[in-house]
Amino acid sequence: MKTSQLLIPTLRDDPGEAETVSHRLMLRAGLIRKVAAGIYTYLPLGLRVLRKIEQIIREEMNRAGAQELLMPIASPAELWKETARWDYYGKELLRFKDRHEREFCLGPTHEEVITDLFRREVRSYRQLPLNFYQIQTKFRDEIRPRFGLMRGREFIMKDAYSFDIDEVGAKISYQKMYDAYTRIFTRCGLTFRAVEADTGLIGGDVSHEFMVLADTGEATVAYSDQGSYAANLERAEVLSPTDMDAASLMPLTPVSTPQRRTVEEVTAFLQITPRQLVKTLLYRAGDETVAVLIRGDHEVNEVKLARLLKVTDVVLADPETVQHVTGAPPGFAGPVGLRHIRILADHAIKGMKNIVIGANKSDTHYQNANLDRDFAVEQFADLRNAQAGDSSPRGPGVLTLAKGIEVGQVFLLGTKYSHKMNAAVLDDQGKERLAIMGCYGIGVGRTAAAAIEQHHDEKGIIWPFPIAPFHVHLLTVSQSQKTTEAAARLYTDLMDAGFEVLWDDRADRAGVKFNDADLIGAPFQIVIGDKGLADGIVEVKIRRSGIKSRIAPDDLVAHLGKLSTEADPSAA
RNA sequence: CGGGGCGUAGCGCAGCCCGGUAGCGCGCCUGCUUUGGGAGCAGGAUGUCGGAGGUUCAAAUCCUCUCGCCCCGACCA
Repeated sequence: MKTSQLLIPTLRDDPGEAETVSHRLMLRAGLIRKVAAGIYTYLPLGLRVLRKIEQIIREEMNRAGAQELLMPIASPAELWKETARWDYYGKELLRFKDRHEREFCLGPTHEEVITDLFRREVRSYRQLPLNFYQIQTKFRDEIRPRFGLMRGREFIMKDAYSFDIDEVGAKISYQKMYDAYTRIFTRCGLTFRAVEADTGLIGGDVSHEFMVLADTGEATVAYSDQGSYAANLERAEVLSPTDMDAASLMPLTPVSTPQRRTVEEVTAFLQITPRQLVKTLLYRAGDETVAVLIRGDHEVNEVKLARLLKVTDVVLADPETVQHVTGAPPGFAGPVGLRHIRILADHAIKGMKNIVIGANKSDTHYQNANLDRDFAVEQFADLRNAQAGDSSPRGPGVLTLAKGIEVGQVFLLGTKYSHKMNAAVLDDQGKERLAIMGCYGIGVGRTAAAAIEQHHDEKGIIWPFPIAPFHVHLLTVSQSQKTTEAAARLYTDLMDAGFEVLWDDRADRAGVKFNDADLIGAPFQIVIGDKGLADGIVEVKIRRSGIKSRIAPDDLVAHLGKLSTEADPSAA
């Protein structure tokens, strides 16, 4: 295509609204424009990238035996009430009424709709396994959309749903999707890692997230430096420590700690390290308030805590509750003499002796508090975030932490939805059996954003070949008839050879074109001008390396064919 | 929802404290020159100063309310 016929509104300045690299570059390179918070128009260039990613997804999903269909964006409340998610999903579910006052929502995901289809249309185990997928616009009314396509409210998602007659089959379906995802993100040119993930509210037993490693990621990944273990920090297990502090017990002593509330303040005041202090945090879990003991240098993992308490979420108690329960303002809570609420503790507390802890009295802590002698713990559990240097919970090595962008997630759902919606088929005994389900999502726009996060420089985007909006950016740096004719010939030849070519045929100066080309990030740039043609050559620049070579126009197609094979081995 | 910040031309911003009828750079349009890393000269167009109300002779500027947006947090299948 010719630049003169495409809307590619590149920006010279960084837009004020964008902070992260991918958001900034998507706006600057003319890929997207914002319509409202978290809602974007995909401009021609941006849409081409999304279509490339979608095509890779289609090929791999089809290869894995999934079949494409398309469900509606609007779905009726009744389906959501069947699974109780109409109430459960909260404000993220955008609801509305039609002219007949019937309730609808915009689909944030499609378990209900697909399960409804399945129960209506599928009768026999002989039809299984089945895997349906779609690539479609989703709407989630996020509390805080951010970073452009990274976390939008309206976004394009590939979602797939598998149905099997038994657990064994479901695991095979799951593994197929896991493998397909690995191929998809590899083909997209991403450096990623599949990590064990929390199943959250969607439920189920097993889940993996596909994380693109990038500093701007919102998630934290913990992985073994030697073994294969990798997990979302929300999920990463921490082994129970085996070592016990051998010190002899010292007498419990109150100590005045005026205005010292935080770990930093108390440890500095008492000249101790955070490892000798135990934080007592009060959490609200449903109707209950619980106390959680955690070592001073550790952080509570609220996902683990919620799972232990069998609630959907926990929230730190407000100061009034703390005052009411402990008799002291926040900053001085402790387990000694704490009545009427459950006291839970992280495993690390078990081995500690002579600890510093709040005294449930304003401006006071205890020194030398000891488990059993001074306070009791109802239950010990893994309640903290893993830290760098912790032993890998499975396999060799110690954990390292890194930031990641979640581009995909796979879930083994079990019968969570088929049970509530009674999606069953007859088995080989003629007996009804609930389908065992799995669900599998990929954020298409987020994948594009993640690719930019991993592939850019100070000049702009450096697209991996398979998802580039164009393979070749043809730049004419002279308006002469000679150059224009030579460019027109190459333009046709390259397209005939199967390349997607963007010809910058604008009358602008060379510098403008070079800068836009670097910004837009096609893998290869071809510069045609009178100077080069006089020498019988055109210039080929590889965007990623910046390496330029002088090639005779007749050799160009073959030369680029070689370069592109190197750039995308999977396409061969 | 809590904290911080911003809404002035298509984009990036100044002006606001101290009220006097709106400006800079880029972009855009016209002409001439120029044309291999964001050209030069000349001329030109573009604003409900986010919105509403108030104070005032006079409001982009002061006051009140409100809407939108960004960042941090909380939240996030």
